Amino acid sequence: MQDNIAFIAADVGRLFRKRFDIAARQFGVTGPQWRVLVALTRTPGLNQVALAAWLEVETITTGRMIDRLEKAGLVERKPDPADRRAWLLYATPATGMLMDRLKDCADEVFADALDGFSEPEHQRLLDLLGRLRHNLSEDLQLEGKRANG
Amino acid sequence: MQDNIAFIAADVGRLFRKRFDIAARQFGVTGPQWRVLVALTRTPGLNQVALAAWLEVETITTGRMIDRLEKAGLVERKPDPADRRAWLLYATPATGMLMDRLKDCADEVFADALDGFSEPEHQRLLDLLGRLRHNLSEDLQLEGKRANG
DNA sequence: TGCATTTAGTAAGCATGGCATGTAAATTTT
DNA sequence: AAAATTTACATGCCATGCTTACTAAATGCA
Repeated sequence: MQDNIAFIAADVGRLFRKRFDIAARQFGVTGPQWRVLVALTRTPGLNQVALAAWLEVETITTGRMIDRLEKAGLVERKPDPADRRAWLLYATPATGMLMDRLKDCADEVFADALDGFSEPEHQRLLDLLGRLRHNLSEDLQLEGKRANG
Repeated sequence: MQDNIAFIAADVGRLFRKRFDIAARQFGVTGPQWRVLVALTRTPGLNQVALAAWLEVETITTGRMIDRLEKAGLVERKPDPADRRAWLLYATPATGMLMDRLKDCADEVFADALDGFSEPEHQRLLDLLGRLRHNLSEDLQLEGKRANG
């Protein structure tokens, strides 16, 4: 159980999350909040549904994260003039510097993680992980229905 | 950001967790609870600190999971005769059948995930992921202090 | 126009995971 | 033996993420 693919992959994911979280918390945000800010910096004006799709979480999750980020002054909700149900989301100017410094932290984490990897090994890992992800993300509800055809 | 090692690894970890959670919930437990039951089936009589170390979470997390599992009748806390502070943890008989059936689900998930992988590829992935985990788990607090010696 | 459906967002409740802090018991030091 | 430290566990508070259920607005259809 300790040494199978699922365990190691979950572990690596957890360790990455932990690293990013440690880095982000130095600047007063959490790891997931950092991801939100990255998304909104790259694509200003997303609404909560689009943001949730980007992050691959439920809309209620982004809704509450935006609540906190708004309270912290890092994100602004503006009413969508074309749809009175929706909010358009923007990272505030205060976010800019933060993102630059967090980017440096991210680069450090990557360098750390890939210490001792040759570039071909890096590419091989990306390829194998990508295939694993592909296998796992298809037909999530068809448990064991991998028909033989 | 979408196609780097951290993102894909976190994604694969998340997808595995989701798969296991779907499987486990069919039998009335969550994914993490399943892990607890696996640990206690393999190593009966762990205390909460040892269990937390096995799962690599904080002791408070296992403590509260055991609260729920105890209430559900799947785990029993027995006082440690040698240490009045500690509880010895045991999976109840009700757990046995559950584990067998969940084991089958796990095997299905693995087969699904590794669809199309040759055995050498599987081993290569284990090797590369293992190295990644090793790099990430050492000196978690020495951010970027990978001294050159 | 009028009703049904879809969509955006929220609310409540639960589980997992963290941190800070506190308590009681065991161990070590003096 | 007494005091200091460590250890096992718990409580409280918070963030993330889920499901279910709801409101309100937009859209599709008749």
